[in-house]
Amino acid sequence: MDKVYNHKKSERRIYEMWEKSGYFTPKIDKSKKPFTILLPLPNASDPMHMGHALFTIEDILVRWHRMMGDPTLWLPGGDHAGIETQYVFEKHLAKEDQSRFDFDRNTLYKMISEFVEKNKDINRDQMKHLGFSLDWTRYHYSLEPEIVEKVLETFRKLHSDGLIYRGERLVNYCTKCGTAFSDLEIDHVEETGSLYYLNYGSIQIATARPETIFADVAVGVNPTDKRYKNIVGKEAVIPLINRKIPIISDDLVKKDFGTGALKITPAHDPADYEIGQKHKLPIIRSIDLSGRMINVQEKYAGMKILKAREAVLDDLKIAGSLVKIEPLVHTISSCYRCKTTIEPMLMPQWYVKTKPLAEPAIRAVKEGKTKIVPKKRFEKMYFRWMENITDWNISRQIVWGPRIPAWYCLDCNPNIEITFLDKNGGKISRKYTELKGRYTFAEIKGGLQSLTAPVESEYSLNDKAGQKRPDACIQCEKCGGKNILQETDTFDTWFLSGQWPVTTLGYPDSEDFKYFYPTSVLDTLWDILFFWVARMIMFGLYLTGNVPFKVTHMHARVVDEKGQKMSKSKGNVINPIEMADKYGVDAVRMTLIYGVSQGSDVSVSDDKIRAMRNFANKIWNIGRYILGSFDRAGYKSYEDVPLYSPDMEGLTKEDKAIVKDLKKLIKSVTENLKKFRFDFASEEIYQFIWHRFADEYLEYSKERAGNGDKACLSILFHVYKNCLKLLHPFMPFVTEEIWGQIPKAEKDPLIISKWPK
RNA sequence: GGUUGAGUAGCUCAGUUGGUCAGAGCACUUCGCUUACAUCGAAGAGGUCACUGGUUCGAGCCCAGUCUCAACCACCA
Repeated sequence: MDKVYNHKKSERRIYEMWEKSGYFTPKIDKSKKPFTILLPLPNASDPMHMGHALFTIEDILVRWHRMMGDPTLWLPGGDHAGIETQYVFEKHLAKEDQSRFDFDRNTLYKMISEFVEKNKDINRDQMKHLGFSLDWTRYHYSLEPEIVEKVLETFRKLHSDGLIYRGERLVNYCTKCGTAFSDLEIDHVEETGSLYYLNYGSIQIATARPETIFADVAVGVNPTDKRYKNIVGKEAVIPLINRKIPIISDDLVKKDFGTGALKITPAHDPADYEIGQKHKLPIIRSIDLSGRMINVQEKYAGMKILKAREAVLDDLKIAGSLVKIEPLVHTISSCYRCKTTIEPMLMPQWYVKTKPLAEPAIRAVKEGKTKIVPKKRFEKMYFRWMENITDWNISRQIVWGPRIPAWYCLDCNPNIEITFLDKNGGKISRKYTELKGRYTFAEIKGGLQSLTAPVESEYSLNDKAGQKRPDACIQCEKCGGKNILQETDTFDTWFLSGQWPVTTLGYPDSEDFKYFYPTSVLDTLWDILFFWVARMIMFGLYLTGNVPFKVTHMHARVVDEKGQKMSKSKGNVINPIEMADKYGVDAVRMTLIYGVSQGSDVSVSDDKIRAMRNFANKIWNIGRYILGSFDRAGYKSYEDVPLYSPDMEGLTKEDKAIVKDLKKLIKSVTENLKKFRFDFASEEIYQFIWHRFADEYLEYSKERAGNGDKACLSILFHVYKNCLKLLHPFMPFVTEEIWGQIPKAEKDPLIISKWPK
């Protein structure tokens, strides 16, 4: 044995041994209860970060249960990660001076698909590197045809249950990503902007967005506001364009903000939209989907929002309509991907009615069918969100993902707007009525980028019996026409991943599904409690009537040594793979567990990883000492030293004491694992091995072991082997390596050895 | 604005139902290369447990208030 533990010599070889031996693949045994964990799908094309390394928690549970003899399945998968992947891919395109608009959607899809395929293995290799005992024979990727077909089936089921509808309302739109988002995908950031006081003829208003004055349709005041009592019903005048608009009253207008008078811009503000609906006000747009000004005077047309704001302000100043400017601290919405300010946009989207799905999901947690751990904090979060849930916008205007399986007949819906590249690569964007006759249908379809169907458009879901293939919808049932295009909106990624427990296990007929569903534990960072966990519970109940997992364990966020969130821009990112290369996988894993209490942040530093590396080395050297004593005494095989038994001869009171302490340790570690207290479990093992066993007992044993005392040696082996077992889920490599080197009666590798009692 | 959590040694944090609870790791000081390990060992220094009151025989631990920080939720123009 080397003087120090060299992780590089062991890790790869040992992982291959485990995997090749099939230890990660459980045998379905109906007489036993399985233990199952779904790996939270990592983005298939994204390398791992420290957050992913926290899957260690799952590996600990899985290894522990495997050692207890449960048929144990840890199910891996990869996510296509719609927006995220397309966003990353577009950055690559930008480097080559290209953009998504240069390609038709089929070509773009193929390019992204190839990009993902190229990167898919990196992620998987890294998880193997970290020792995760996932059943790779059951790996699934979220865009596999069988998975996608099940997701589409769910959509059709929701639709026939009346839970899917198209709606036109203000949505969160990112002009850079070119897509709408659900409410969850929006960050709210505080910003100091300005509040501009403007003269609107007979009344003065205050606004933060002077560039939207062209889209104003009214000025609102609070009905109880005495200042404006006599002016309601009269007219205000938009400066610069001198358009007259009515002055109305509405409760939503706050008296004490600004002047108490609100300019109402239904097309570009959610609250204004609501007021507009209530008062049946018209809707005028002044910003288009690319974030540029439209329906405005020539001089502003095509300007980006911020530039337009400057220009408008200059002109307002000149016109004498700008009264004053105050600083304003407010929160604005920003795109969680690219940080661009979100523009509320009026557009048709596909929605899921979520209330009927949420109710059973609330009940399931209240009744304890799914337990959330730690309970106190996260159950509150869960209930709060679920009880106030709003309908879920599941359509995204991106290419990367399965298209919503709805088909429009162009002849029946001639007002559909179509954007496509003609045969010369020129971009055309027009209503179908204007394209008809000038372009062949084949040309439009071949170069198709996107379409926008008015909210009242008729569509076919092609869900008639026997028509399983989505592309089978080639003829309009109503007019018999064949100019049919599929919806170009794709599904929100979470619509797919929310069904993961069901789809990956092969619902409804597979053996796996029947045996492993519902799964035992779902472990994840709390930041996707709503995105993912809540959706899985809703879908699981909706589709199968049963929760997808019995326990939801929320783990913490990884931060740096100062407690700061890791980010590239701060330059404080610690890469788990690099650290694993430097100090060994076991050290990295232990760092993420040791001393980290439930739900609190995990602070990671080079120092801490090094300390855990030292612990791995300590374990290694205890092995060297015991083996050395064994050899020096001239023993050759495990049969030369009797196995420990309580009534063996020559036991001293120190021997008995450490055996007793070991028993206590085993009991306590097992209890703590049951309670998800990995911090306690790991600390107990650490303390016992280093301070109780090494510092005390080993020092005490030196004289006796040196003389070849069999009782003493059998105690050393007994305690040591049990320590290796207890530690194996946490530090699998060093323990397995030593296990292979010490003399013992058990033939099996440590990974499938029996958990001590 | 609402909600939740956190403030304990220089740093990162434990302290699970109030009574060896003042702790761990790192960092620090002194000594030690004793044939498992210097990726080590022995010894040691270091905290009015955010602040103020209260409950109690007894409070980091319970209650009230204050201050500071963090996260989540939210349509304040």
